[in-house]
Amino acid sequence: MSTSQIDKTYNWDKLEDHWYQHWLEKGYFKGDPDSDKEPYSIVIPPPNVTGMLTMGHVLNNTIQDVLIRKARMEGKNACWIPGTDHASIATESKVVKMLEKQGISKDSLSRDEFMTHAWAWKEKYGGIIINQLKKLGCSCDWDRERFTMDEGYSRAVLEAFVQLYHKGLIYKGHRLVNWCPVSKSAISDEEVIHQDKNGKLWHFRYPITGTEDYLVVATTRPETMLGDTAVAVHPEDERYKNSIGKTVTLPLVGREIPIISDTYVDKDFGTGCVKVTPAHDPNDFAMGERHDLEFINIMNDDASMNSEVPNKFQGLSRESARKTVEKEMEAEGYLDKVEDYSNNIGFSERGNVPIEFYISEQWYLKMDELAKPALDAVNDGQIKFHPAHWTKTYNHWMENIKDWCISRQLWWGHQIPVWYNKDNPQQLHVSVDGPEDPENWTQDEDVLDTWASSWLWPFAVQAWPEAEKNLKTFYPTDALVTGPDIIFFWVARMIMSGYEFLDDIPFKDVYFTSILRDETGKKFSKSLGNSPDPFDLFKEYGTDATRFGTMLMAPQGLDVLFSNSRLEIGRNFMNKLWNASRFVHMNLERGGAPKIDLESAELDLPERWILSQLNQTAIRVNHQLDRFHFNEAAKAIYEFTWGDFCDWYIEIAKTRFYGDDPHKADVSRVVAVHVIKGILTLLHPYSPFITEEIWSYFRNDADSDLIVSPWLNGNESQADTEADTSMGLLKEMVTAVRTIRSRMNVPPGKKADLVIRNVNGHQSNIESFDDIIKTLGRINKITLGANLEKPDQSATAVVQKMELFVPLKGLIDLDQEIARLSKRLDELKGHLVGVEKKLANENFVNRAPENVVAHEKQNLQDMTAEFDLVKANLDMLQ
RNA sequence: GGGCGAUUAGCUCAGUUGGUUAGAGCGCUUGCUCGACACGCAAGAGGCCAGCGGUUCGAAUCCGUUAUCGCCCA
Repeated sequence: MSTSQIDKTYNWDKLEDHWYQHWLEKGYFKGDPDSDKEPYSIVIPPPNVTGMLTMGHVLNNTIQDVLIRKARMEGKNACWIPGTDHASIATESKVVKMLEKQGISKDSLSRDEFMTHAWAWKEKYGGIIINQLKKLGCSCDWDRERFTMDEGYSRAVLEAFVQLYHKGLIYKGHRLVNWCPVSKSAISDEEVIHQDKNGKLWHFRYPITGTEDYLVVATTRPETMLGDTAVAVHPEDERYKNSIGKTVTLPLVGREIPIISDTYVDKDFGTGCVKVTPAHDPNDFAMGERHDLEFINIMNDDASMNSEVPNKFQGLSRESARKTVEKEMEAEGYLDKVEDYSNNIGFSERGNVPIEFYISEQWYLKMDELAKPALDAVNDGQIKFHPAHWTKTYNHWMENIKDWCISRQLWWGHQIPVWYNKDNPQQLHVSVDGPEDPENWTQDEDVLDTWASSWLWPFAVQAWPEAEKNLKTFYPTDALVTGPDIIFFWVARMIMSGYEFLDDIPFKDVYFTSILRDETGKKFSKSLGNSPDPFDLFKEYGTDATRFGTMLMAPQGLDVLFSNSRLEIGRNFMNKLWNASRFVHMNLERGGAPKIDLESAELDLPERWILSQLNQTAIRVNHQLDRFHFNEAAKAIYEFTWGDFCDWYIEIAKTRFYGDDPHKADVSRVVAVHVIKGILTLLHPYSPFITEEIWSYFRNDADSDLIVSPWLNGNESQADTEADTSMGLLKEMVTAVRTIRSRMNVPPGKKADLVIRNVNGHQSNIESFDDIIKTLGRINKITLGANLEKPDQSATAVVQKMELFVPLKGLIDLDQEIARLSKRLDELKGHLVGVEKKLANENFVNRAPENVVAHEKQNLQDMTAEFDLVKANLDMLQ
């Protein structure tokens, strides 16, 4: 126990770094593959290597830190594995931009040259978020930090591809993909963000070949008409029956294209007549296959017009092509009309531009077979989702799963381990290490989707596929903490990969965090600029307070409205804890807390009560953490610390410290220290720095650092209900007296007397704690008795059938007193009506459980008694 | 169009298998330099638990439906 005084205020700036350094030096964060202890492991959802810490990361990683710190204190072999992912598209586009600034275009570089630049970039900026996580206090096992493009990890990624390929689950297909014209790569369905946009609907006239007649087609994308290869109508549409089989001459292009019939066409939409562009629209693609149409790709990979369109359009961007088509069509009399139209447009998540549907050859992973065990694992409870309702979303996606396009036309990533024979490109070589005669082969140019590497994360962070010790000890992991926005991208796929490669679940519990929004309900995003910089918050409130405040406001719902002012709750709480600790510490003797064994000591009611409350708080905290209700566990600690310990016990302890019984004072000191240490223990996972700091003032020689000190479980059998009840009475009496004083405007310095009539069985209880009642209620003298007269000019309160009188000569405000008692009387009347009605109901009395009926009867008795007493006193006044 | 979720005090939210006199923080009102804390102390006001219907002895809690809002998927 430290003898130096605790500082007047908590100086987090210095102490946070100090303690983090200390923990690192002691090696507390390390998981031990050789340990006999029960393992508890978490893998971090790897942040983007180029990313910076956001409030989302604070929320997410604090939760993981809470879990791992608690496990560590429980004596488990705790291991939290950190790392980052390479974020193909995001990183590559950043590198491309940087090179452009230096006047270097990506096209002028070879693949190897580009990769050299990319790695240099990664080395320079890649570590930032890792250091930020340390500032947040994350107790990750940093020796195990992984990057998805590390050598070992890369081998795992390629190994997975090769295994799946040889199993026949990977195939190459010529298909329409979501194409991002900025990154010039295919992207998966999950990377397309749909947004409603106000656009136009253009109506074009397509002349029927050899006649004066024409059909009107409606389109939201005029420029794609250059790639039309048919016009379609519904087979049962009377208006067009005669046209089917004829052809139209495509304006501007001059191509003669068929009029086909297909039930896909909606008769009631537009004119009931649609243009068909099989190479640029998924529905048209399907029609193209059904009717054996021509597939004309009219775009380059940057969405500009290619050589398949007439000269004057070639090279135009899709936007200017649209304008030019509209102008030309109008000039030539083919523009029928233009309407306003709201439609849903897919945007590339990374490139933030509308995606193109684009024909290309890509690698696909068959998902049906992989999905089956993963679906079962969640539905039969082997993996639990928190909140549980996410299982529905998960099921829905898994049951409608589509094949996964895993190739990307990028360089930064894992190059696909497929080689084509130079003499015979049909001949493939697929392996991790490549062919033995590389000079005769060319490797596939594409890289794998980043998720096709991070879906292996829970085991690829170990040396998979070697079956080594770490993998055995720390797989499956215990919990995954992540955002619901990547439930498909990542969570579902990890479960699939776990079964596929290790025949086991990757984690037991998945906790989905809330989505953070600002006070107006907008999602935090970089582009909106509404996301606070966590480091500003750490500075302003302290990291502990930011963590605690964030946890306190993270509910079990979908969203959480965040605002800085709410972190004040956290800061105020840290301040409260600090000062309470300081107060107790300054009241200890020089040698620390007295040596009294709490187990065997005779304890008074307040001591028994606060220890009982601590025990119940520990039970509550554990219960809430077990079910991943982080906010409620935080609240339990907060309420106990502030409401029970500071507001009541410390105030009572003051009467001991300054009283004339040194033994009672010593017992109180020991109890106070014990409770503070309990609070610190329970709070440590949330607010690690301040708790370790305060702990250092109270620890015994036998104590270890708090971070590795034993966790508090609480014990149901230690509940002291008698103390809880008696103390409840004491508190009620004190509050009643305070209310009277406040209502009657009794000056705080002035002491009053208290007369209690009808003491029932509480006499000894009250007598032994009259000093406490006197101090807390600012009472001079207490008089007890069964048949006392109500003193003149006194205010009344009824507490558990006892009548409390506070004589207030000259101070009593009759109107005020009448109003007070009337209000209480009204309340009681309301409740009594309800209870009487219940008990008058025979069905209730006969069918409700006995204890419920008994409880209501007791209620009726108590409330009637109070009602009578309040009424009698009120009558006297009126 | 399909699915998921929300609706409780002025605001932000708790409320776990149906039974408490429905809670917290902030904000508000009143009074406080009372031997740690004004980032504080004490007291107080404020709620038909979105509407309707049902199940039940009993519903904020379960079911159906409507409305409003949000998210995901097509």
